[in-house]
Amino acid sequence: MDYNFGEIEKRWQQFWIDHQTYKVTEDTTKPKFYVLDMFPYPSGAGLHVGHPLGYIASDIFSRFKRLQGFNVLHPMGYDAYGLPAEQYAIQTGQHPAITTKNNIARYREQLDKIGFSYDWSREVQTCDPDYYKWTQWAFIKMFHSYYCNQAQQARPIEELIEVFSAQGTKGMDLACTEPMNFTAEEWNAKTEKEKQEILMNYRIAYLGDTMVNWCPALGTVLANDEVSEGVSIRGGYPVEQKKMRQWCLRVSAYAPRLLEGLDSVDWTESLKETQRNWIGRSEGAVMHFDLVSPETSPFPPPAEGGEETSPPTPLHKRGESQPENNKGFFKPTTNKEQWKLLINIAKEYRSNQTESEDILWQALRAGKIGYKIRRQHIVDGYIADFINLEKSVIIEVDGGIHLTKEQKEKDDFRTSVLEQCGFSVLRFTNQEVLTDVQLVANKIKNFLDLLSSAREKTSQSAPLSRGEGQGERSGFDIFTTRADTIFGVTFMVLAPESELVEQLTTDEQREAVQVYLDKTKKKTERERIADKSVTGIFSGSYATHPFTGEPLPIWISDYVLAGYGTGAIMGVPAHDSRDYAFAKHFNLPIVPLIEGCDVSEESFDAKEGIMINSGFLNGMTVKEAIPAAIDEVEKRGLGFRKVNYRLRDAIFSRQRYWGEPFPIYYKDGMPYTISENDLPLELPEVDKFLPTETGEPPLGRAKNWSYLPSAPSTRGRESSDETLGNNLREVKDFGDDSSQSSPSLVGRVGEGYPLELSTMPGFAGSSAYYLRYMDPHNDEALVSRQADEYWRNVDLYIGGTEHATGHLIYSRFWNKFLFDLGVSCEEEPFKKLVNQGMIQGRSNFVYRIKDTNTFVSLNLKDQYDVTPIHVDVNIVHNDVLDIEAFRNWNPEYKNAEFILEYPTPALPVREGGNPNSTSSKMSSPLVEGIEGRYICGWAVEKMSKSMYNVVNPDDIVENYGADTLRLYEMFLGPLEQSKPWDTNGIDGVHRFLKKLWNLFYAGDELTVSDEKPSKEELRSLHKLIKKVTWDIENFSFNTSVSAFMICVNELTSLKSNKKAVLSDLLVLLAPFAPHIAEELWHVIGNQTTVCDAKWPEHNEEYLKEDSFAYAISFNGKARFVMEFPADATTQEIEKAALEHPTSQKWMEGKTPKKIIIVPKKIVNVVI
RNA sequence: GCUCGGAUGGUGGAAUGGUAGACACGCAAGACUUAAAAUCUUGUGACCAUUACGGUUGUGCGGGUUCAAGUCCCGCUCCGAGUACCA
Repeated sequence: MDYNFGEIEKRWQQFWIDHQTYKVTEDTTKPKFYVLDMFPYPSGAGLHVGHPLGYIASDIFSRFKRLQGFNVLHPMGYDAYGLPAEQYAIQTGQHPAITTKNNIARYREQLDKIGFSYDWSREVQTCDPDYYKWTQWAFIKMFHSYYCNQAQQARPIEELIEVFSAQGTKGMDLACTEPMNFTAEEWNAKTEKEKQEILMNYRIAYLGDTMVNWCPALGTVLANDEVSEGVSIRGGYPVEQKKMRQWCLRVSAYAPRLLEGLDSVDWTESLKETQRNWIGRSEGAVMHFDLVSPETSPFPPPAEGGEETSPPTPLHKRGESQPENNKGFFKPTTNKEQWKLLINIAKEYRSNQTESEDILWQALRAGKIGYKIRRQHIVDGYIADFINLEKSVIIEVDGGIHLTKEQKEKDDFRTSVLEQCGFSVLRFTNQEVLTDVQLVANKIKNFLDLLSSAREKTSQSAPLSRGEGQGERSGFDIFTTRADTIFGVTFMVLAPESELVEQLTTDEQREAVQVYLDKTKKKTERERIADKSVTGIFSGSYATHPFTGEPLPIWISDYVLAGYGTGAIMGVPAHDSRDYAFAKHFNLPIVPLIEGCDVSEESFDAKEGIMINSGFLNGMTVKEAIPAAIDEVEKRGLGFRKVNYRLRDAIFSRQRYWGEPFPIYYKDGMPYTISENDLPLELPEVDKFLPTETGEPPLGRAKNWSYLPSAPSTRGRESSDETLGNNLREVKDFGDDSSQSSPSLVGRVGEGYPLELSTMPGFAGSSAYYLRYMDPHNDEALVSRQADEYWRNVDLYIGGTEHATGHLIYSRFWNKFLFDLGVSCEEEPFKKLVNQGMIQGRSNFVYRIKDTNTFVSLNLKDQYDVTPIHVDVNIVHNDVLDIEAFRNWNPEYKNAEFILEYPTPALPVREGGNPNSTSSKMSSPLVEGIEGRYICGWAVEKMSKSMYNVVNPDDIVENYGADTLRLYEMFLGPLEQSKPWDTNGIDGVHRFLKKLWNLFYAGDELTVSDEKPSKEELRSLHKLIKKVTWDIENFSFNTSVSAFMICVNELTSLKSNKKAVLSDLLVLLAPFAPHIAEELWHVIGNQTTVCDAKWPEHNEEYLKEDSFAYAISFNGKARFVMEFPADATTQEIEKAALEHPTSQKWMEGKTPKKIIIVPKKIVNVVI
């Protein structure tokens, strides 16, 4: 009987369906194993031969584990929401649901032909309401959660409301959009709407005004991982930056856990590294820089007249004359000379304090009274003794000379000036301070407290950087990882989008700054990346160097990003290449800080060397100086240590139709979640899949897209026990905090408040699908406790690297959130992850002679002026063109002529010539009886329709069978490696299967015998068992296919037909080629399916060889081979080897210096 | 620029520091055929020699460690992937 793969495969596929061979249930008597493929987006093009690569690998692994006695979960489904179906809908009007359904059917048909062991009863589709109900459910939970940085956990937002009403933000460390500080009283005084607005700052799913990637062509925003090099990944349309109010997920809160979790998973280093870079942890410091200019203080506007021409000279209390016009000079000062003077005086004072000043400073410094106090601070030409900038309070201590009447008048005048500037002035005498400094400190504190409560009531609380009382109204914070370079700061730079730009731009510069801002805004992201030229504009303001007091010009430039750190940096041109380029361009000073470094041509960025020009850091190494500098910064209250993450929150809304609707409605402009009982909120029908005339997303076209919550009852708790099945884990209560919900009553869609018009992005549905497979039909929970605790997490996940920074981050985030909720029992969803390589296309070319319809074969083409043309790889076999098929392929080539080439014995046809090859002397005389051939050129390119290099798995299955396809995909090379698909080699594996078949059949006769296998047969088999077992566990499928070939070749030459051997061989082969294995398994008399056979174990006894062939080498070069019995001693081997006549030849009569004998390896004679 | 991979025959690729090129494809020669296909046998890194033998060389380049290096170490070159003003 011949190997009729078509008939066999069809028959067994039907048998598996009929017998539910691949259906799996939670069986606690067996260990579980969860093997998952990244589910596909069903595109209209169908599967090409590259898609099943990972599926075949995972199928082999699943079947292998099952044979080893595991209960294997191996499901499949579809990531069914997505842009292409919607784009198609816009063009054709066909509903995306229909497109998607058709594509899924096509995918399924293709997948079914390959013989996978999926449990299709567990299939999920992300666009199915029964599925996306749980996507919406998770979103509701995120909306009602906040993230506690201390607990490193998501928690119910109700808890936060309680905390706020009891103690305000005091003592809380919360993940948030903007830092806030308020007291319980302040919280309790707020209206419901204000409270909701504040809570939005903390929710894990929140509405935020963020810079988004806006893609005008697609009419939607995109996530960072959906954009590459300034264009959208889907479609390649330009993307611009725009500020919009969008739903976001607070992924950044999980950054530390996402980073740490990587240490516990078995992924490739490179993938973990990609995620580490994406999360981007960097340790550094936030540092505060005060402004030299008082422009940003809440000062009254400048008085009219005069002051322009007379820059203020410093006033100070030690008896110097005051300027005549000292009322209301509040205008920003850009006069460097003046500032230098002031700063020098301030410095001098600081190092030369009076006793009382010193005592008071000790009592006030470093936030001891809960407020940040500075000393010798310059205020509009005066030097204040102590100042709190946040509350605009100045504290003065009278020196000894203030006792005179004249001095008192001066002091009073000075006080009134300062008060006009918006400051409160507290004055203490030396005596008071010296007698009871604590009393004085308390008085100051009380005064500041009073001011706080008074001010907060009338104005919005000012954002603070961290903790209480450290915030500043004057100046700004920067983030740096190189605190050691603080003495090399020569300028400051703000991101153009920074809010500080508006505040810090002086009137003189306003126009120029505006021009610059407009210019940068117009640039698309792409242009900004492409354009490497240095641009920037001076803001007009100066910051004060926190150590030296030097004024530092504040610039604005787009090389600083608003989204990272604080959106402002300190410029250290000597040690940062970007700052260096900026400084060179604008002629700013460059101060080297490391001994011996040369900064005349480029900056010295390395973190090594000895510090110079750096005050207290001098002499330290950079590694010592970084912490030392931060210590000093903290000691002086100028800043604090901070770990920054690059990972940003995920923008979660899309202005598109084909996605999950948000379970959100709006009341008084504030979002509320719909009741969980009303899920799923189904995607409504629309007349067109385009934005509305008013620019709203397509859902704006839906009729009655509104929601009326059920009547309020007692404060509702969404996840109350009655909604939980009794087999469910008690999900931690992350209930609805709005008063609209009720567990017993059901809300109504179609009336009431407007629903959200955006839909969720592609990664929403794929973030928890692996959990749903565990319990896909449960309508009471995403996954039951039992199912989750049995299957736990994915043991093996196979998919492409392209999801490294998208799906694999979001999914881990989503799972960690569900873990915090108590829904998922494992913190990491994917224990082991293997990335299959890309299958590239291998294109073929024909060479058309210019302006003719004549084509010349590859090796003759250099004699002509030719144009290479892609030709369909399916009409080329082993690079030889099927000329008839080519003429029929395209009407244009119907009458094509060909110049063929003829192989010559002397010079065999070279193929694989890359199109640039110069070998051209291939023309050979026409030889009688030898056919000429048209040889095509080839190149490795992306597999795509336009290159005519797409190979369809259906065709392969048709011509060779699914088992051959499976084996050949594996045989192509290592799974993780990218490689081109070349159908040329497929005959080899097909031949192998035929040889295998012939071990069982001679003609139509079944020749299997029950005889005892020979030693050689057993050795061959057990070698294979050992090899294949190891190879599968190590994902080295290509070498196991080789091992099968070797074994079958050996058994063929041994003319083996022993059932004992062949039976085990079939079990080993079953994961790779399940159809033929199943067929022959039954042929030799088994009743049960081969899937439930037992994986054989190898027996070392059978592997023992009687003898070993030693390579005898001299000075490391192997010269000949000698066979020795396996138990030969080294002495015997040495003696025999040296006596061998060939050895004598190689030793040339010399005596060997040393003889190395490695048992079962080699003999090496050193001469 | 940074990070991570990789580089072995005409091709895909093997090789716990121990005979480089397993296993295949392709090609060549032969067998079987009226013929072709299929199948089978043999050969096949390069170079030199070929009258039996045999020899030289060889894993991107240059060094090093070792009795022994495709494999380990140092320095380069080239290719691929990811990322990109992340302070």
